[in-house]
Amino acid sequence: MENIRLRFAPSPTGPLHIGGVRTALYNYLFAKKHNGTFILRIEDTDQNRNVVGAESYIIEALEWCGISFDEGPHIGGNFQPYRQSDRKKIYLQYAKQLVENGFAYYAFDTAEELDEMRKTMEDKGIQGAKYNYETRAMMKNSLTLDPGESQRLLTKGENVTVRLLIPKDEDIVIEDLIRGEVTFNSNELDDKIILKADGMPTYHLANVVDDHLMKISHVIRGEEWLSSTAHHLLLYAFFGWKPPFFAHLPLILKPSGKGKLSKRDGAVFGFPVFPLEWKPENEEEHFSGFREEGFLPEALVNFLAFLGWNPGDEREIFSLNELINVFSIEKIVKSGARFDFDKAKWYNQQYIIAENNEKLAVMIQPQLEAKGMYFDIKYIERFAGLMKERVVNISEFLESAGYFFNRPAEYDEKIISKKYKPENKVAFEEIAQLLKENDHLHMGETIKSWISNHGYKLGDILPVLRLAVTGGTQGPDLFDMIHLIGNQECAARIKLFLERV
RNA sequence: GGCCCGUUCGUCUAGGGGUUAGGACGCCAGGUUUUCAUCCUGGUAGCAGGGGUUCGAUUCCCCUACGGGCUACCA
Repeated sequence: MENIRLRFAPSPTGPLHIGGVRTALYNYLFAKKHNGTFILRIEDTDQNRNVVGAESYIIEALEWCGISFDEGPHIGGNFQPYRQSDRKKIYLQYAKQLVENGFAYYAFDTAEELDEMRKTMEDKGIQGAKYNYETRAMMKNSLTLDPGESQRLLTKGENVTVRLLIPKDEDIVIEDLIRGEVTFNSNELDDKIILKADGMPTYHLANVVDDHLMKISHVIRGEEWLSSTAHHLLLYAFFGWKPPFFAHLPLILKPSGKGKLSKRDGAVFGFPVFPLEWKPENEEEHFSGFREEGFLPEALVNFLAFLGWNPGDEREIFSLNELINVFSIEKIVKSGARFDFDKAKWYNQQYIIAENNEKLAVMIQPQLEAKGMYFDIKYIERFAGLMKERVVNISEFLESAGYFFNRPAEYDEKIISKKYKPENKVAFEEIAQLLKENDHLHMGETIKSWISNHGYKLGDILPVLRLAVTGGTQGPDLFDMIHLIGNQECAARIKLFLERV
């Protein structure tokens, strides 16, 4: 196989959502699997939609996911520049070449004139009329105008666009790596604008020119591009270039199944749709991210990889490197996949359980410090070890077990009335005393035998002890917890409990 | 409306002319646990419908239905 070069080509119109992350991931996996090169290209040809901070967000978000580039605007490379707005001249040159060779033409129609044409056609019973072989003759372009007038408008420079001249009655066959042969008839294609009035190319021109110039071997992109691939193939043919291989990915759908997942769905369905939070200074829009919701990037990546692809066996947990090893385009599913947040949470839980305590502690510590609490990292590590089987995301460590860092502020009333018998008060006082005076690894055994030796039932004492220490009824093994929190502190908590109850 | 793509448990999917249609998430039940969680065991539930082809279709073909995408001087 020749050189494998893949690109991820987002437009910086806002934060990258997880559909984009998955596209980037598949491109990355395929590139790495074949020892290829992975390129970032910024498609910022729409001046009006560019958003400050979006480009760096994209890079940062993918970096967090473990996806890095070999070439791109942020790191350079042999095919610079990697930002399409910096390549304006190149596109102009190729657009001109197309016109000179008769594959494209100048069009001077205004937006109003375009609307008018569509309306006229609609009156004739043709819905959604296109600028094509049927209508181009009635429009203002270098095909219909006499050369002098064309030249005049061109020089005047107002409303000048370049349109592709789509040939008639041609079948265009896309050899899609995922879908097989997909055929479009050229009569269904419109004379797409390839160079806009502002001198910028549209996606179609820029994409084809850059993919060729940057020697891209495989284009893996969302299914929304399948229809326009016919135009792209025509462009390759007009230039006399060999097209890359195409693979069109199924879309990630809303949990409801109605439509593709979009930015707003996070708020609607109650889960993040962005890897990182998006909080631009001058915008009201604020979106939380998977990272802020306590997700591990490895879990997000694993989950995303399996949304529309699977290795064919029954294993579900794969690291990024393992994914690289087993990834193949043939195994990509053809149909759209609904976003399933429950599955995402399950993945995260699996990764948290498997993560070592040291790394977990490093993630938990800043959250503690944000609350003004400073604890020894070793303490946090042991805390993480005790709690990691009981949480599904990083934030839950503190949410569900703050009692490792603070005395309980209140006690679960229900359990008090159900489990606490005032006549047992003496027992708790004695246990507190026992804790005060002893400190060894087998406190659990000591206390348990004390309880039974004094005629109490474990079920009457232990739950209340837990209540005194944590304020609640859930959590790690009672004595593991006491051991970590400390015997003295726990004795104090028992006394406090006895006073308050 | 037109063109294109798709359709296996609620969800993500494996499979593929003859299978008890497999796994995972979720859910339910049981076990373990002082509790919760983890873990283990079991259970629930599926080939959209109709025609063909065939000895036999969930699998191949056609139609319908449904879902999705595109249909901009947005990508």
